[in-house]
Amino acid sequence: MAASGVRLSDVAQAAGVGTSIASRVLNGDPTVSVRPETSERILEAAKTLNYRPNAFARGLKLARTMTLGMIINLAYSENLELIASVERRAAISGYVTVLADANEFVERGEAYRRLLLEGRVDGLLIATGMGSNAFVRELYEQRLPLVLLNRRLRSGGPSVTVDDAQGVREAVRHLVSLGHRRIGHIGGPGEVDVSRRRLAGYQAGMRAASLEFFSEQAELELPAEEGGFVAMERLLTAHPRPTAVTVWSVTAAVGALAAVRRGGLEVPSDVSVVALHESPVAAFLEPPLTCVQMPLREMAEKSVDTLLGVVEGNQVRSTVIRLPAPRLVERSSTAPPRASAPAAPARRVRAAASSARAGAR
Amino acid sequence: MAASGVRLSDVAQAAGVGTSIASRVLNGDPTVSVRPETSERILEAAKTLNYRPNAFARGLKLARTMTLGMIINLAYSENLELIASVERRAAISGYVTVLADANEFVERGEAYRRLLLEGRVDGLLIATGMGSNAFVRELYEQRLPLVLLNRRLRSGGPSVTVDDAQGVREAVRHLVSLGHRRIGHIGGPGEVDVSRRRLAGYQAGMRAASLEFFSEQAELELPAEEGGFVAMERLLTAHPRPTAVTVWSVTAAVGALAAVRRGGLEVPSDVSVVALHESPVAAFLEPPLTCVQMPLREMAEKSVDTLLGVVEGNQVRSTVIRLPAPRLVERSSTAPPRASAPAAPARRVRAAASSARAGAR
DNA sequence: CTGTTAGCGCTTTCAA
DNA sequence: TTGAAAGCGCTAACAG
Repeated sequence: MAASGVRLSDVAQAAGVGTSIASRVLNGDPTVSVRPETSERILEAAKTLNYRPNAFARGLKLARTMTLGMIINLAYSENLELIASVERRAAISGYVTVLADANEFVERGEAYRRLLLEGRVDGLLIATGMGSNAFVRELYEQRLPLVLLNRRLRSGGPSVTVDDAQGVREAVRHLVSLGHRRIGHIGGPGEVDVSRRRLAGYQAGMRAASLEFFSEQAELELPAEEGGFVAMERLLTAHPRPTAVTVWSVTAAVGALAAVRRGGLEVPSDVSVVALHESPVAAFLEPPLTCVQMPLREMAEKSVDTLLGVVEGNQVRSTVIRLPAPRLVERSSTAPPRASAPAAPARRVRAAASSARAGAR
Repeated sequence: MAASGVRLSDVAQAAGVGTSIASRVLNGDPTVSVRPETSERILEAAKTLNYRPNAFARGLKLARTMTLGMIINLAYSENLELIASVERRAAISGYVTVLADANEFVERGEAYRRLLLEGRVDGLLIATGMGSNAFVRELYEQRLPLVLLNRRLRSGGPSVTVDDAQGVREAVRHLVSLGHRRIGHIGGPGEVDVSRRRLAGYQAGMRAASLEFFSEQAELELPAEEGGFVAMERLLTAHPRPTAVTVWSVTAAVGALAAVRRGGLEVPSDVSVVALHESPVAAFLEPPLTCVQMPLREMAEKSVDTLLGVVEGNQVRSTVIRLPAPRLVERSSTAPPRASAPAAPARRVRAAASSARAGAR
């Protein structure tokens, strides 16, 4: 039971004209010259009848749905920022956004079938690291209108990303400038390409300062907080212990901070922590978390523009969003290392770790 | 440039039949009896051609878009849980979900126009407290297929909510059972009906224990963390100070915990804190946060089922989801009050508050 | 058992 | 300056 019920023919009839000019007047067709009075009547009728053209009929005729699809992991609440940015930008261009959870995408590409093959969308934004590159490449080869968001593919179609490596290098640089030498890294799940780029940034930063790496990757299955917790626990067993750690996301850093505390150590006096990305929670954590803010909104908006370019059939290129540049927001989780780094390893508190996990259930 | 390009007629041709039976076979029309061999050929052809019926053409014909709209505030990351639950449940019934930001909805109901009047969706889920009740009632009166999610309207169409009051009462009960008498409440923005229901639950709980109320409402404009921070700061100026506080959401509680710490007090020894809802961060906060888990997923799923009922033209009723019942997840942010409640007011640290705010920028 | 055909609401060519 | 009519891809009478 469709809601509206007022059709173009109703408007035309009310204005005493045919549907043909009604359509052209309402769409502002410049090639048609109607007598202003007629045009007036049509606009008037449309307004009083509260007329809105049926999107599906229009889509059928024009082979344009004015709809974009977005495939993204709906389990990570950080992702809502990307979703919101995409939705808003798409709306400005008159598009609506339909969501598909990344799992569906991975599971035999069902999402892509539901959206693209059924002609529900004009193009697809793939904003998940899940799904094999081979599969994505296959989609590209079918010349489907899609762009990768926050993911890159060596060879393949257009993508829009930020400079993750640069962001982490910024974090490392900050720590080095504070005097840290033993700096660790907690990376995201290794299968995901953003994780790899962030790890690479960490390594580059360390190399630039002639320092040694040590990093731990969070696992994909865990909630990010717990992944950060577990990884930090492992990092603290190193001898000698790192005096500072870069973390791949704020959410993971929440867990990492907890791990330091429950290990009987303090941030920042024993361990400094910097996280990639910025978030409203950062300022309220214990201690307030130093972050590197990345241009995520700009990335999301650019991905929409790029996709619309593809849809128009333009030649588009992959983009790395570099502006605004990654900005270090200094809070209290970073400080110079203690003059005398204690040689004793961190007190491991296994019980605390498992109770945290139990609590998270 | 639509992606697919394979039409029903292609399948029919490949199978050597007309589009008519092809359609009916593919849709499993039971009233038609075709020779199994023919049916076989059609199915076969559809599979090899990778045929998927065009959703827009089908929607046009059937006056069924197989699409649901969801209006929700995309600025609150907690909302992603509702979005994900709705998306998944809709997908099971073969529907896709399109999002609209609550702001658009409020701004002269633009979202509702884009989605419902343009016939893009079969029904609309309104999951925002924004937009006046009068406006929503007006939509109901136009007999539009919509259901309110996490919001109620005194008189009006169907809604699906949880028992917020019961949740907060549970929280109060827990605190009372620990021996607290001076229990405060940090509520959400007062304009939103969930906030009012939670406040009512607090009041009911306090009344049941013959205790006096004192509460502060967060403001709508602030990020929830900061709203919680500011409200807690204000609550701590009361004489005598509350020994425990119930908070309307985990996100707000993050700020509330920070306010207690920066006021030079400790959780739970000076102030116990319980938050409504459960979240992966709760276990990793300092201290780990006691929560009341609410059946949000069940609520979201039920709202989809209800909306589909409306779309089918069924008589549907408003529902309050009570199962699973609100569950208190006890962590370390709650404890019995100190035997000798200190008479001295909390040390106010104004500077800390403003620095937190500055940091959040 | 299977094919022909009308029509969903719209845009657009073509003719008047 | 305007209208008639075809057709987007599909479903469902209705005929055969």
